[in-house]
Amino acid sequence: MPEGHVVHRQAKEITKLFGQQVLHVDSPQGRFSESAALVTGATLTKATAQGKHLFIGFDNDLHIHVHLGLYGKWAFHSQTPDPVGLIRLRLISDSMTAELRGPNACAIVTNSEKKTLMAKIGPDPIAGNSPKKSREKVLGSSTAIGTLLMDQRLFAGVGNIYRAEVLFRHQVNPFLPGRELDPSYFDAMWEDLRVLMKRGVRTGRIDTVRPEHEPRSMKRAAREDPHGGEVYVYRRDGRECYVCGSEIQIAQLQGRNLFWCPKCQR
DNA sequence: GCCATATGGAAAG
DNA sequence: TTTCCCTATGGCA
Repeated sequence: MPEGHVVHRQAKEITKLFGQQVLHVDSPQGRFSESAALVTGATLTKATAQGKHLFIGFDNDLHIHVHLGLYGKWAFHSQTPDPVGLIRLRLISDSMTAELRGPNACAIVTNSEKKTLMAKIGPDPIAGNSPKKSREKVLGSSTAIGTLLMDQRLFAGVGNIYRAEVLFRHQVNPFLPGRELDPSYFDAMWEDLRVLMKRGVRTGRIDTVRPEHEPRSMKRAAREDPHGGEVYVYRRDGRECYVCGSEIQIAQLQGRNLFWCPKCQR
């Protein structure tokens, strides 16, 4: 259940563990068997990420396109365990096995199909893409900034946690229409996402709380809600804001939980 | 065992 | 805006 930082991390991991190796690819669950046959025996060249999309490239010009969605997970083993549960896809080298469960998307694509998919994904702060077009669209939009931040054509890789946290860190109300956002705030939030998400690639966690705001109880709080990291507002509804003490609010926005501090983000 | 929930997104209505 | 898909897990009976 990742945001973009996790997918970038996994791309690096897969390249490191399986790059330049001839792989056995299969599908214990069966749903990817025919596709697996197209790349099994081929050499994995490189895995790359754009936003939350992962592309695993092979030397026969085919790629496995993976999107984890809400439930998807990779697991890595130094042996090949007997399959447990529903494993859509396995990558097996001489020394390593990767297992993929529950992906939203898992399909073989050609070079041109990959290109088409890539064109639909917006600029990714981690990839260092220019936010110029996103900036124009956001600053001209009547849609709430909290909704725009989840739009993968505008902010590829940003998910529900980074959305909530970057809005808090810049004291922006999630319901503010994009066109009412001061342009300097767009720039600051993009830069902040770039820094936070790149840190997330290194650490595998989402940590957004500035040192001066860390309460003594934070380590305990992070343990109680182990989504991986220390955050200001994500899933902290009903609890006290670390900055002002107000009760963190929760609401549904486009079917997703949105968290914010009513006082800090007015 | 059953139910709710989850860092997502496409398709249907 | 709602429904549906994909899977595992934790809380509760």
